[in-house]
Amino acid sequence: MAESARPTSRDVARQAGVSQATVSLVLGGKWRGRVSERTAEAVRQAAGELDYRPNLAARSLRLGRTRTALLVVPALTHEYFARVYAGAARVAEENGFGVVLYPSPEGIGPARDPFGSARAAIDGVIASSMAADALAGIGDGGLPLVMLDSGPGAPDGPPTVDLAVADGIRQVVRHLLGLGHRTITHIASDVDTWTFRIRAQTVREELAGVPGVLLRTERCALDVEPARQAAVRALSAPGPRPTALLCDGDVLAAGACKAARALGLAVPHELSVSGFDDLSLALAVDPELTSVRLPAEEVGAQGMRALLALLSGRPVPPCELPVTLVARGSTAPAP
Amino acid sequence: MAESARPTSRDVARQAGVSQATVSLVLGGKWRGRVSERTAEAVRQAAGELDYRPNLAARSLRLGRTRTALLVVPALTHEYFARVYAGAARVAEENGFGVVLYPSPEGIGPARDPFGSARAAIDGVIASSMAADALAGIGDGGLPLVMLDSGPGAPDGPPTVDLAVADGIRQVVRHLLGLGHRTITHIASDVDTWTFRIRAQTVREELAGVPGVLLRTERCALDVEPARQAAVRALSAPGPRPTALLCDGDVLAAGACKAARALGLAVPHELSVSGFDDLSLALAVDPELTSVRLPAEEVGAQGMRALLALLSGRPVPPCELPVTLVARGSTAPAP
DNA sequence: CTGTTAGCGCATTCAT
DNA sequence: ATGAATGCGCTAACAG
Repeated sequence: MAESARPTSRDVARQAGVSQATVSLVLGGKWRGRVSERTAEAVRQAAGELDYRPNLAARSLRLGRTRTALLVVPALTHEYFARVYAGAARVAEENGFGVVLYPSPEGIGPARDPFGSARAAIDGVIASSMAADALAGIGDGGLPLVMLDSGPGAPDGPPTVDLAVADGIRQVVRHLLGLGHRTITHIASDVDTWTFRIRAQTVREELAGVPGVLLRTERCALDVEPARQAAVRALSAPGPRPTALLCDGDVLAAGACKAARALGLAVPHELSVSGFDDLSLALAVDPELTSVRLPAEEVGAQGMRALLALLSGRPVPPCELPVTLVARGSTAPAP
Repeated sequence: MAESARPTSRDVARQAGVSQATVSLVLGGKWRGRVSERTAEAVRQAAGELDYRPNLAARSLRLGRTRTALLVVPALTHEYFARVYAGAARVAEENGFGVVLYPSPEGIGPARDPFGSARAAIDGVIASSMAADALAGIGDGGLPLVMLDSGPGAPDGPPTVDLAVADGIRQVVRHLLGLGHRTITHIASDVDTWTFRIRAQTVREELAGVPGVLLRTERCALDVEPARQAAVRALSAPGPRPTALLCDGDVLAAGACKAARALGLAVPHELSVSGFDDLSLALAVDPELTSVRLPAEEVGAQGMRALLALLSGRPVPPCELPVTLVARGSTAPAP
């Protein structure tokens, strides 16, 4: 029963009693007025009977394109990037494309050699949350490139898909101000990328004109334990104790909550804590985190759309996706 | 400045003053005693100067193999699977292989058509945590297959890489018994796969002979909110209230902790809660979760090794990886 | 030791 | 409307 070898277009041609070229035409979908309807139908039936699938290697070789995009992410174990991938993969599939992942070992640093690692041949690259200069190697390679969440680029640079993080921070700050908080510490990521620089900058700007505000900053790595330590520093620093910790991510907020509890401070009544990203973690901790929801899937989807446009030579307008504050139990009126 | 077209092995050959076949031999690493050291060096230098990279489509077409594996996972947004991927990708890269992901849209159900979707051509498949019969289509396709975390298969079936989940559960149960707990509710996943069936079975078995034990079970979906509801049911059920909730995963444990707090029960002093998986979530919640650490990366790595062995015709012994209980703050002596 | 040759499966151009 | 011929870039068998 085993027809062990995979059928080729020649096998289909033989079965349908036509030439291989005709098979290619019909299955390629471009036979209008070139092949008779009857012949086309015969070809399709033969292909179905043999369970024919075109050999992608051969197709790629012939076409010089692979219909595959490379998605470069700092770390797949972060839910945000997994969701970006999901969005990109969805749009890719809708367009007959594939996506292969390249989890950059250098984190957000220069991506050394995506091609040695992601072994598939690639038509283009989508880079998520990388430092602006981290992709020189790729840009030089002449590969079409789209950058996600890396800030508005030069008009003649690669297309970008950004999140309105500044607006998100603004919403958080106003939320905290509205609750009466005036002594606020920003628990900031120590990662030097656009998304975090703009957050710090926006916090400063929004708080600058407000009377009676005391803003301080603690930086730490993007993990629970460093955040806990940063929060301990923030809460035991000399001067008035902050009534709110504005964190650059839900993971940091979780660490901050641990610190608060260890110091005997009740969240939210004695200390408000806000997150960012709105990962599933925001609902897993208690109290649930006030956070900013990022449309991660949509970032991936728009990134893939931008790349597809780029590949077809269509113009690619820059794109900024809105984000929304989700107020939950970790923030409350200042004591 | 733009040498727009990518250099081919012919370009390298011309530059080095040798034939294309020689280039192939040298760069393919199999020239021992077939090409002189001087020639080989010239080829390597020419390749370096031109920044030559072999065309993978052509190589695949010629070889009939793609050096690419497909990893089928239920959901990439779960940290466990992201880590399995990381492990598999690492071993793959060490062996010049690539990994493409197929996040099965049907969750753990039958994987309909991995090949239409994952567009790369594939040498073999690694399936993680799928129902045993969910891969009939792949098995029939005659593709080499390795199954992860799906229980010991038939001796003549596909190779398997399993976790010692039964042992993990045993460790949890003994930990709870050692703390004096006798009224225990198992917050169980409602997903019908080997890994969860064996957990439920092991809980029953381990508790069966112990005098004075009252075991109950609440099933729920693998998410925080369903788990919270299940825990509420468990804690407000008629009869003696459980002093410990043994959860099938950290996510469920997080939900259980929320329920406890809402009901005014302090974790761990009035209620112990144990998790499973030891995700980063276990350290993000407060108190930190007693959990069972799963070597997820190692599962992926061993899975890839098994597939590589399978592809080279080497025998593949079944493999079971040990797991370890990590006792933390969410469990304490029974009140 | 090295070069020549053939062919992987497909899309395409040119005849018919 | 269809078939024959070509070549994408590579590796492997064989010739020198």
